[in-house]
Amino acid sequence: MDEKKLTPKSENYSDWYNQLVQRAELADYAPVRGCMVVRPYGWSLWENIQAALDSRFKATGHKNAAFPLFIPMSFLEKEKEHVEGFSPELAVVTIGGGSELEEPLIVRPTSETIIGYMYSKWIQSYRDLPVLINQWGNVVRWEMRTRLFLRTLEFYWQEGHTAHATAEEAEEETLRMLDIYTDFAVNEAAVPVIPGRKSESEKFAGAVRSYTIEGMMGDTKALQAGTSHNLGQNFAKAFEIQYLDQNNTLQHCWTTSWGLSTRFIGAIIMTHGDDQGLILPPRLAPTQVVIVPIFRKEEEQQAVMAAVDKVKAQLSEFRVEIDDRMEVTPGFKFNEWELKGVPLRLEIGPKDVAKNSVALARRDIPGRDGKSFVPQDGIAETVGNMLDTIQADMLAKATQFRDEHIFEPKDYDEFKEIVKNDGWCYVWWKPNAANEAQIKEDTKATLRCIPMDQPGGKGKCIFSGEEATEKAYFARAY
RNA sequence: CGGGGUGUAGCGCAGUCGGCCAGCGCGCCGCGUUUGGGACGCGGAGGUCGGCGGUUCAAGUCCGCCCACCCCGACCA
Repeated sequence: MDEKKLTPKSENYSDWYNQLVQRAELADYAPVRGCMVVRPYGWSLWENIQAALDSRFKATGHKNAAFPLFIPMSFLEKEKEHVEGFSPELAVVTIGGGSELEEPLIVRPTSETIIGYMYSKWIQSYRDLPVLINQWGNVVRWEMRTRLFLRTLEFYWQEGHTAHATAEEAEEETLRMLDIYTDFAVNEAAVPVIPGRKSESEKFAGAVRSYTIEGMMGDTKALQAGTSHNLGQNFAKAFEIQYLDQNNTLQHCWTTSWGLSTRFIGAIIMTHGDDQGLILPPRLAPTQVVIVPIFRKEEEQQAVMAAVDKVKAQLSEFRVEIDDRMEVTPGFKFNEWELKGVPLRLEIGPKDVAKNSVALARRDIPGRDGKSFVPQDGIAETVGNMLDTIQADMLAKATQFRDEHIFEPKDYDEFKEIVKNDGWCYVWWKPNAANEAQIKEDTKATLRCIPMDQPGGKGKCIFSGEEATEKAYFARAY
């Protein structure tokens, strides 16, 4: 096996993913099982994700804050479903400063409880509402099986927590944030996601309703890429988050929470990557354009580098890197930047100096087909247009792939076949937790979501045959 | 926690029946020639053979215990 090449996706998707993450220098394994180190290239991608989300949060009135990593154990126990959901995966601190603690502290698996506690202190009146706070941070969940980015013991994310005066407002907020996630995924990451509602058995521990954006990965498995929860009054009652309304009546608040994590990097990798490596959407790519100078002799070098500097100067609005390393050949650089998924490569050599041109190579279209030669004059506009085209084409390609792998089986036997080999099933569904569990046992597929966009009308439930009014997606998932 | 596997240079691996100085490829360092799709030559650096104990004149190699990691299952953003 050629050590220079990645394991092809078709041969072993899991190996392909693991090798890609490490060789593209996104992340590496930490000395603790299940933990990862996010390397500068991976973190830079995360920073661009953060910036895209953060501006959307701010634009809808949210403010950032920071809550502690440690939470008293007793806090978690105040909400019944919440504690049942998270207890098995808690990291617990029992010793501090060399002596046993009076009350164990948990390392936050999520912050509903400690934020709820604070909200109960901060909120007195309807005039204090709504409270719209987001936090960027890390959380710990002691998972059994881990994968880089997709499931690690510690991960980075944002968690928004809001409190409202009415159930309607809370639901509006929950859906507003789901829309923001959808907009971000589609328009920034070129990841076509399906927004929808989680079933009772798949919803967040402690939520009234959970919403999700579901993406299809390159192996057709589903990935939950972001979630938004309407918590009803569950946490408000557990933590006594109360306010006096206009009629001087004490009311419990209605709260929400919503999160998107470094897992999304896994979604980008598995939505767009190919056998050459990563393909990053231009809007999020740490480096949008790499310039590779090509020359043999010293006099060529001078002319080429002068042209490179001139071109680079015109591209100040983009994230551009010049790869002027002397110790590796251009061919090596091409492969390396393709591995790292840089959307656009500019080659400038003696021929380009002579013709006042540059060679453009699109990462999303490998080989000759993606290569073109353009004038150096007006290069900023050319590059800008090309990056927009790449962004749009990546979304179109991923959307097409997804749609080609969604099927509408006519009966449960066909459903089983599709879910095993081909992709997702889009079917009429009459809600029933036992039936859902049975499907999972039969096929390993779970109910990914009941999409917001419903066809209307009614049909026969794929499993029970009963009359159903909604359609749902089922798939194997990460 | 159950099943399977692997620990030898930074990475990937070989090491026969226990035997002298532990080896190969890639990478790394130096010099020179190269450079439009993963360059080549020459020289060099780099090892508690996962750990502890045992058998033996002699252990990377045989035995026992322990540890770590990976893959497959039960839990999950």
